[in-house]
Amino acid sequence: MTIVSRFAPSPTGFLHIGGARTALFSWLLARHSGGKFLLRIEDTDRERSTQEAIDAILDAMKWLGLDHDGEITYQSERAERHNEVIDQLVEAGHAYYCDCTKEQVDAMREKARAEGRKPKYDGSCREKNLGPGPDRVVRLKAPIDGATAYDDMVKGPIAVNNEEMDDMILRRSDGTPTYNLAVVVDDHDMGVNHVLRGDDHVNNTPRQILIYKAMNWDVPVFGHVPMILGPDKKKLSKRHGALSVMEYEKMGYLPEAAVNYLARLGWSHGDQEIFSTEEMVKLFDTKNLGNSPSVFDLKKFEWVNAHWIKEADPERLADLILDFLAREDGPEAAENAPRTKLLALIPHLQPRAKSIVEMVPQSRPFLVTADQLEYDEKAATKFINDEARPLLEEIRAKIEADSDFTHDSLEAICKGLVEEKELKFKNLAQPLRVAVTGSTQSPSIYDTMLVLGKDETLARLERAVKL
RNA sequence: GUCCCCAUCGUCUAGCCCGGUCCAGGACGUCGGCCUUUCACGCCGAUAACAGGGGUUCAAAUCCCCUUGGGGACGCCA
Repeated sequence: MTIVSRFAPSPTGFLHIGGARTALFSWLLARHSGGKFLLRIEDTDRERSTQEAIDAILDAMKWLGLDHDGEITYQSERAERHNEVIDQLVEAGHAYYCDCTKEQVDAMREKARAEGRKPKYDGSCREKNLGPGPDRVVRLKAPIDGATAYDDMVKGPIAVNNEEMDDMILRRSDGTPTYNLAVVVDDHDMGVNHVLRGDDHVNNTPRQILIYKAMNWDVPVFGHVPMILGPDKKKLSKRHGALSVMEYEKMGYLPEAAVNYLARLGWSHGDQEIFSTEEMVKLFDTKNLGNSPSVFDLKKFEWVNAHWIKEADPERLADLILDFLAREDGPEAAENAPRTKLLALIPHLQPRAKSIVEMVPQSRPFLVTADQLEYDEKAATKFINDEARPLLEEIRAKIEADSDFTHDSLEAICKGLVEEKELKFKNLAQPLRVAVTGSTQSPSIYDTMLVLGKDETLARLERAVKL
């Protein structure tokens, strides 16, 4: 059987980390088996659904690389088909009209609860054989006894006694289909045979199975992934720090890192921590999905991100750094930045960066000219002092005279000077570092000068001694 | 209240299905050390968990029951 899975977000906000992970697992499930991954937008709640939210979700999925097959299904466009199915159900005797008022139903629920039972509609209209009419809803004629069971891909066997479930409404009194009905019809029509979704739908599953059975349709395989918790162990929500996945892009995370980290949150493959997306596709198996909720740990996410930054192609990192630079310093800063120099620098930055945003201040000194360089005040006062100035002047002269300007020649110059003056290396290296970068932190001093180039290094030394 | 789900280091998890190889393994974090021209990286080491109680068994993290704790659901929302 070809696996067909889907992701079905309702467009009422951005795609947050929890939704992204559900989408990822569904995508992985399909891609692993060479099946199809479909996308359906559940926009039947006209009040809350927005085009902006749809775009935001699509953008986030694109960023993560979760491509879907075929056209996007919009649930709101399918009301006619939903109603057609409801009519079939009524005709077949699996559903019936009900004219109980909301107040009456509330009273029934109240009563049931008072008696210590699960609140539910009592089925008054089940056998009334009512026809369509104003203010009437259509309810499913659910089995009264027996149980509805299924084997959850992540939780294992789950069974619910049918008496726990009430005759749920399929069509509202205003003629619109309800969620549970719409989901079943859409999944069936789309050919979806594997449904992987959030934990909060476990209770809906037996109800939906009842609809499949009433229609005599094949029941898909279901799986419910546990939710993601905040550091306080509370469910991640907008109020509780659930950020849009795109916020992580803004914080300088790489999509492959996000995918890697998200996958490890609830899924495992032995002791392995680092997975490329291709590797995950190859190894993914719902058997290894965890069944307890997990806490989102930004520290570990950072570590994963640091790993993928080390692996990333410098050309791509250069583009990203320039994007961030443009955002922070304005477009002209990025346009004027010497890309070649940045490319030479990036391999030295990769081992020391946890995010792209961190790489921006580390790059900046290399992207401006000597006269634009900003010196960190503390660093300058501490290291560019009366002792350092003559040293820097001497170094400047030696570098000027050095026609090679290589790692080896620079090392020879510095080591020679250290020996000659009987200095500790850092008493030379730190002033030099501050002089050429404006900061106490940079890659190796030789690499730093090499990336800057001879002219720029000399210009900065000249400027530094006058500080 | 009723039903459903969950429970291994601070965190993510392996192990649990098919009991012994687990006085519980890996990773993040934290702490210490090494490396070192700064910041990092890297390397080495340490820290720390089977929620509790009963069974079953020669033997239980693993199987069964109960308790506790957490979460979810109970809508003419999705």
